[in-house]
Amino acid sequence: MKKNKPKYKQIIDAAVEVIAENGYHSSQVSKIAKKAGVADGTIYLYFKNKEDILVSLFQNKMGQFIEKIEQETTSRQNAEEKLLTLIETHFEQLSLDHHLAIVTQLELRQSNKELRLKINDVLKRYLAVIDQIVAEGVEENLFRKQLDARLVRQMIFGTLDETVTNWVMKDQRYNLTSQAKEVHSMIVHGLST
Amino acid sequence: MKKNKPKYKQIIDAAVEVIAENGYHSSQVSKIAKKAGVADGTIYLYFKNKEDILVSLFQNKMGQFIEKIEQETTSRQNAEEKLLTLIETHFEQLSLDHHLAIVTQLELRQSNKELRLKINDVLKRYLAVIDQIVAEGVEENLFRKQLDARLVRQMIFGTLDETVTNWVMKDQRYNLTSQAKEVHSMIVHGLST
Amino acid sequence: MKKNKPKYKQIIDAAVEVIAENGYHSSQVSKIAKKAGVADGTIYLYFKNKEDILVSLFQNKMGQFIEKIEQETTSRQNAEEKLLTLIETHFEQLSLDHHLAIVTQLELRQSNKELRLKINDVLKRYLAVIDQIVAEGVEENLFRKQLDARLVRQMIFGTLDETVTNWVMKDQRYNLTSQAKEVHSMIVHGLST
Amino acid sequence: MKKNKPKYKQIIDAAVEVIAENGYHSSQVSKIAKKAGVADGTIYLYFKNKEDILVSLFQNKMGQFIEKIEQETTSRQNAEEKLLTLIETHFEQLSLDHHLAIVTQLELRQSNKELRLKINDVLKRYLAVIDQIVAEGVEENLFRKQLDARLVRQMIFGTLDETVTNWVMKDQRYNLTSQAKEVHSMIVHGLST
DNA sequence: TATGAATGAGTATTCATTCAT
DNA sequence: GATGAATGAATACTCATTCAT
Repeated sequence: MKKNKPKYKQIIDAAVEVIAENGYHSSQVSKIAKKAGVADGTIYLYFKNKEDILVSLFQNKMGQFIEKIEQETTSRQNAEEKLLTLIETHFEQLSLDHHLAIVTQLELRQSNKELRLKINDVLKRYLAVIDQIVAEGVEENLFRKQLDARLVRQMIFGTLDETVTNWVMKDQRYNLTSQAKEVHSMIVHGLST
Repeated sequence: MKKNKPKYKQIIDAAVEVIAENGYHSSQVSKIAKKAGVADGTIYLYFKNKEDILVSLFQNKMGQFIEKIEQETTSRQNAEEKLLTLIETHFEQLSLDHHLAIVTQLELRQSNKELRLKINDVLKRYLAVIDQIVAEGVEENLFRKQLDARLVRQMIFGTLDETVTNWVMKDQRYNLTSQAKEVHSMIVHGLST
Repeated sequence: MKKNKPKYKQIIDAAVEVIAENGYHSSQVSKIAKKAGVADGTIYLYFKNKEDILVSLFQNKMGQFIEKIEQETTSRQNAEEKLLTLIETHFEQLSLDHHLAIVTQLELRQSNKELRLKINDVLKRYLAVIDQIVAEGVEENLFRKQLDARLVRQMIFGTLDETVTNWVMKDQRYNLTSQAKEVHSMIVHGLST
Repeated sequence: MKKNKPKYKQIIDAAVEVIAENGYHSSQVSKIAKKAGVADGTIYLYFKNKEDILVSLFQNKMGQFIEKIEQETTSRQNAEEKLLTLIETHFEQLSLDHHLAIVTQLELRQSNKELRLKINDVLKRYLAVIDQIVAEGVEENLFRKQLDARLVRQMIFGTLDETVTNWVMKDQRYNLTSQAKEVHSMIVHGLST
């Protein structure tokens, strides 16, 4: 399995760095190879083409990202706490990896529609977690019954995403994680019975 | 003033059409020129370069978009109604111009960071309208005092933007405007005292 | 009509020179452009791609080649003289353009099967001239009736082609045209009643 | 002697198959190695480089081809019969090995000039057989004295080669061997006293 | 103003060959 | 002898922009 070989991870990590530092359109394959410490041709032993590096990067990093959120939230008692944990974990993880934050919030969005569709596939797992928490909240009688699942999902994800993007565009100059509580408060109010 | 000459508008309208139909990366200057019925070189009499077409396009279209929202909202009595009007007008306008919706929600986001910063500048006027309504809501004692203006702005804009993007990505197959009321409800709940 | 613009011919002539001097596989588009005195991109205003340069080259040069042979042969009185004229004109023309001889006999044969099929199309006009002369020879009772047209065509073209190729491979060190008479003699004998 | 080890022949046979099936330019060393059932690197224990595979292939297969022709022709009584046998054996052998026919008539000609010069070396043995038969024909007073040996050789080889190439390009759809008699007739006529 | 022919910089990918095991 | 992972050189084509007319 190629994904477990050390060079696979080396190349993905190099890609994150190179893209964060140079921007999507100035990230040539040769630059990524150099940063990864391999020959240009070696890239193609592990990835089908340049786009495959980006998709794999997103799947790999986002996979870990979502897994962490799944882990943290399941241990909580109720929907309200779970939602807070989700927001905090979301913010925390991106705060801890500045390069990744730049890549996911800014650079990867410059990719073409096709790549963005693949990225959306990966995000579905995240949206499922949100749906699950909201459903629990409804059962716990914390949230209103009549909520439209899609709209709720869009509000939560849209708010978090916009918040992180603004923070990245302001060069990550303020503390993102500390905003989790207030974002949580607004969302819970918005959904409450 | 070049902006009032007919070819200026011709070129911008051609750009919207071409980008909506072909996607950002397949929208060459020559294609836009052809659709606009002018020679390639003529483009450069009206715009500094290709990026300038896109920025101008966004300024022009978004200017009208925001103006309309300003007009509609000022005539309303209170913050709650103004917010509903803002959401409805936002959704309505993009529903009425499918090409523009594709361009603003999907294609223009593939531009580089620099262009996106300029786009953000244009959006400031829109965010100012949101801020103003929220401030009124606080004064009217409808919304909580301690709200962080930036976070509120991000929640509102993030939610609307995510909602519209999802609708565009689903090929605009359902009615967007009819979702305004529920989105409004969630946001107002989220901010209420 | 692009084919009549001066740059079209410039590029084709440059291609013949570059290919004759460097060989098919070392004839980069940029080298041809440089020799033609135009920018790389200009090539693509006149030709669809690299292969199109080669096909056009062959069509253009071979077109003239065959036309000349058609002209010279029609003025002759009988099949025997026509055949001699054909052979002489064939040899003469390639003797007069050493670069073209190298390109048609050696370099262009390295192209892929697809290109070679297109080249064969061009040759059909030449083979038709041969067929016509042979048919006349049969009518004049100079040649045997039972001859298989295809085999005759293959003998004549095969002999001429092999003769020219050998002369080119021997670096054109001897006089090709002076061999026309003897080749003619062998062929006429071969077909005679 | 490497040439007698089993892998040597394995690789050459694999090369013929791969080239016949995929064409010269799609016949990568790794594909040949796979078909031969050896590792890529193993190829280089038996051949100096890729070109060496092709030259060896031609030497090996053509060696057998010419040997067979030498055997068959020597047993015949006179030049006329020998020439017929040569033509028949030439056609027969290529008819019996369709892959080899494709490789020698079409694919190997796409190689560069250098390789073709080496291929010509191998052919000298074949041309010597032709020369010998023609000389015998002259002695037997069957053929004219004044014939130029090189031109005769070119006529015979050119005719046979063109005939086989046409048959291969027509996808070997008709019987090649049955054309031997008429080809023979034309050539003998062409050389006769 | 308007034209459109000409420019030329910039880059992903393949594949013959090597060499440590 | 045998392997196969790693190497890295080499090149056609696009398209934003210019400028002579």
